[in-house]
Amino acid sequence: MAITDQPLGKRARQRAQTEAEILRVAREHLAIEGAAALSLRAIARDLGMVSSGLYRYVDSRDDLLTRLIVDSYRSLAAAVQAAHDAVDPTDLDGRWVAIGLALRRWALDRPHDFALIYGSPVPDYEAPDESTVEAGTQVLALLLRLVQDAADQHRLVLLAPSPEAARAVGAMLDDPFFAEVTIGATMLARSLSAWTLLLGAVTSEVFLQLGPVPDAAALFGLQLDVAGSLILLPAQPSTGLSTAVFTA
Amino acid sequence: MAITDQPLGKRARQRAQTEAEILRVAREHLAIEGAAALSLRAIARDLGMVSSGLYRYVDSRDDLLTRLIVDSYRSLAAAVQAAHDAVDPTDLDGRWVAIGLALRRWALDRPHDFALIYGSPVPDYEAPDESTVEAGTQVLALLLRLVQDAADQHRLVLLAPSPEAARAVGAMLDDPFFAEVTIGATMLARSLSAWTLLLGAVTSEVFLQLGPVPDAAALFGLQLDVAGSLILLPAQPSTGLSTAVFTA
DNA sequence: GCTCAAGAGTGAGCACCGCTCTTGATTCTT
DNA sequence: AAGAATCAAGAGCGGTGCTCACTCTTGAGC
Repeated sequence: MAITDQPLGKRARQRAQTEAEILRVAREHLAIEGAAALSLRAIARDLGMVSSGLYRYVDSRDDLLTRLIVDSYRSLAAAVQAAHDAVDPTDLDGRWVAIGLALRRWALDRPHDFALIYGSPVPDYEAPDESTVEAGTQVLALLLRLVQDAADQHRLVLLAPSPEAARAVGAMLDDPFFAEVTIGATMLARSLSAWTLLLGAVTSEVFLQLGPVPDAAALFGLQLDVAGSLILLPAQPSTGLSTAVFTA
Repeated sequence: MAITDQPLGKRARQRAQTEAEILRVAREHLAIEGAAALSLRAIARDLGMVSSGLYRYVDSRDDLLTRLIVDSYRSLAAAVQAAHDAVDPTDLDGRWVAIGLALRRWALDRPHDFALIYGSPVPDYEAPDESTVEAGTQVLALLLRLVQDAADQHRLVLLAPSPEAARAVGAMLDDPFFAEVTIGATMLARSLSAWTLLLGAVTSEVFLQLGPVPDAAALFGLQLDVAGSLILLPAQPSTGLSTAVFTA
């Protein structure tokens, strides 16, 4: 059993440095052209070596992407954690807002990294604005109409999730992942929804295909509010959306 | 001014048929291997022609993807519309549920098409389960902790979105897209949040990287409920989440 | 009916890609 | 000093999108 962190030999040090440089250049390319265009040959060119040499350090293109993804996850987690920790722990609203804003900021600053993590499909393709958004907003329009009907019938308050659904999620709490969580099933459910809503809001801003959004930042702030409303009681009485609805 | 839908000549008919076949084969490949692996050469091979011949019908690979996307949008809109229309128009909850379930069903049946529309980034890469999900769930864990803190302080009810945010969204209503919408800014805001939450719930189920989810369907049902609660008043008194929270 | 331009399909070729394998040089270990 | 491990290079395979010159066919206008 050797002492593992011996003074590294020349070889090992060189290797570590090359490995780091590969990741650095890869990240550069990623930031500029996106993951779809990430090419091992191009990276090798930038490093002044031949493409086959890269395979001493990287198993495959997918392997390289994996490392970049893990890296991005860490970067995101760190950024959000830092923003969160900078807030007075008793200021719950402030903490929620800090998390949301940090996530958004991080995503907007590195859309490709965000896409690497939370996106999924086609290379770096961007949908043209003509017929696609028209068809894409159709369901939204349908939803708006439904809402309008609801408004006509004065049925605009909060519906409680069905007991069945809440019960089903209770089973999730048995998972080891939630071992230390002591909140109940209902609050877990609301937390997941808040997380989904937050992530969805950021995603839609990063890959805007939501329709006409004149003020994306304001819209995000609103989504952040709504998402926060799923898990936080207001510190002081408010005249915002939920209150207005409940007094109607 | 020629009558445009003259009896098509043999040539035009042949062309239309070839065009349709290209799309058909492309859709097949897309369903099997995903958008990243979609290759014009492979499509040409399947069609028994040489790859360069495809360029008589398609400007480029991206052009083909565009057509597939538009197609997918239409297919999705049609499926959802159909499910929605099959419900009694006065049953608002039923309509909301129908929309949500139809969207989910469509997405789960054609994950690649869904990804084509609502996804974004890296080819068809799938993140390994080791360190990535650990880092990926870190923010969620942070959120859960915040919620726990909130529970400790008995602050678990709905926060109203800030008046500023609601006001900002009011500006959106000036956009031509919302010309026929007569609902107010606050309800529009809630509608958008509901839409975001619905889409996020489907996305997370299709590209599951959410952590341990023993019963995805139940979780979706819950998200659907929460999202619906943003826009619908319950038809009858309920003992679900929101109610429980408000009586606490 | 003939002509002739437009359309459809071919095949070669360019520049790129991921990835493998052999070969020779360098370094580390024993 | 000898042997083992590592590294970089180069050639090469099969694949990609896309272009271009080239035939052959077809159909519309005179």
